[in-house]
Amino acid sequence: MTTINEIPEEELKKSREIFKEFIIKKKLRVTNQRLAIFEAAFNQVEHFTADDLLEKSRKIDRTISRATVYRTLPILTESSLLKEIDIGKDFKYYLLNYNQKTEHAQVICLDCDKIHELDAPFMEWYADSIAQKLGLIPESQRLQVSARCQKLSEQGQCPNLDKRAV
Amino acid sequence: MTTINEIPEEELKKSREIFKEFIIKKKLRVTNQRLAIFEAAFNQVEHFTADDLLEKSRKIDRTISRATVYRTLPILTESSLLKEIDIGKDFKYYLLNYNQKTEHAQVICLDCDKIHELDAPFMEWYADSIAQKLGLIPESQRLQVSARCQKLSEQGQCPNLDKRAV
DNA sequence: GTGCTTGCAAAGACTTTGCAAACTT
DNA sequence: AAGTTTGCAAAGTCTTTGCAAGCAC
Repeated sequence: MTTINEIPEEELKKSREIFKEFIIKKKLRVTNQRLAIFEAAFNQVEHFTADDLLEKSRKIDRTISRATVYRTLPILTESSLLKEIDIGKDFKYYLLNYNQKTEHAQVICLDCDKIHELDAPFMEWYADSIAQKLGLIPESQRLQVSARCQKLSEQGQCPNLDKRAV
Repeated sequence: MTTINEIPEEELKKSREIFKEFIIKKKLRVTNQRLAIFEAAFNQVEHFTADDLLEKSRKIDRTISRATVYRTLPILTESSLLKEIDIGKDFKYYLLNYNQKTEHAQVICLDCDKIHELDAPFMEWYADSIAQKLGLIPESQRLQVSARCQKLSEQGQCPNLDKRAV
C-alpha cells in the first residue's frame, strides 16, 4: 500500500500553467501572492482549510494576508484546480483536483479527519432514477460517509494519525 | 399526487408527549417558550431554518428570543423529533422526523429550495464495501443530490414554488 | 426556596468587503 | 499611466455564551 505525499512534478507544472492561463483568460493579473498561494496549495496532497493555506502561503511570502487567500480560493476552484468540500463543519475543506477525476464520494474518518475521495459510479444511476420519480434534473451528487478507524478501535492507534508529520 | 401540508393530529400529540417526556427525563423544565417553539416547529411539514422557527414561535409567544430558539433546537434534535441537515449553506435546515424513518438521501431542488427526503437502501451496502477497502467502520452516510426542476425549465414554472403559501 | 431558563447584548468563528497604497501590464 | 490587487481593519452572518432577573418544580 503506497501513499503519495507529493504531487508528481509534471502534474505540478501542468497545474501551474492551467492556473496562470486561467488568470490571464479572465483578464486578471498574475501576482506574486497568487503564485505563492498556488504553490502552498500544491505543496502536498492532503486536504486543507483556508487557514491552513494562509499559514502555508506565509512560509513562501510572509506578507500574504488572509483576505488575499480568501480572494484567491475562488480562482482556484473555478479553474477546477481545487475542489471545495463542506462536511458540515463551519469551515470548508479544499482538495487538490489535479487528476480532474469526478469522484462523487467522500469518506471522512472522524478519528483522524482524513478525507478519502472515492469513485461511486452507481450514483449516476441513482440520480437518474430520482429524475424520473421527482421530475427533477440532477445537477450534482455527493455521497458523504462518516466513519471510524477500525485499527484505532482495535489497537488503540490510527495509522493515518501516525503518518502525519506536523 | 397528494401533498401533505400538516402533520396528522395523532402524530402531533405523540410527538408533543415525546418532547415533554424527553425534557423531564433530562431533568430540564417544561417552559412555555419550549412548548411554543415545539408548536411552531410542528405547525407544518416543510423544512425550516432557525430564523424561520424564531419567527413562527413569536407568533405564538411574542417574547421568545433568538437565544432560546437556538437553545431549544438541540433538545428537539436529541429527542429525534427534528433532523438537522446541512446542505452546504452557512445555516442549517431542520426537518420534522415524526415518522422516525432513517432516510439517508436528500434531493435539493436548486430552483425552489425544496428538500426531498428519500430512502436509499443501497447506501448501507456501499458503506459496508467501503469498510473493507479502507479499514474503516461506517457510522453514518448521507447522499445529497442537487437538482433543477424539470417543469421550470420546460414550462417556465416550478410546481413547488406555486404551492408555497408564504 | 432552589436552581434551571430566559432575554439581552456581547462575543465567537469564519468569511467578505471598503479603502488607500502598491503593483501588474 | 491605467486599472487591478493588496493588506488592514471593519463589517457580516449564523450561532453561542455570560449575566442578572424570572420562572418551574
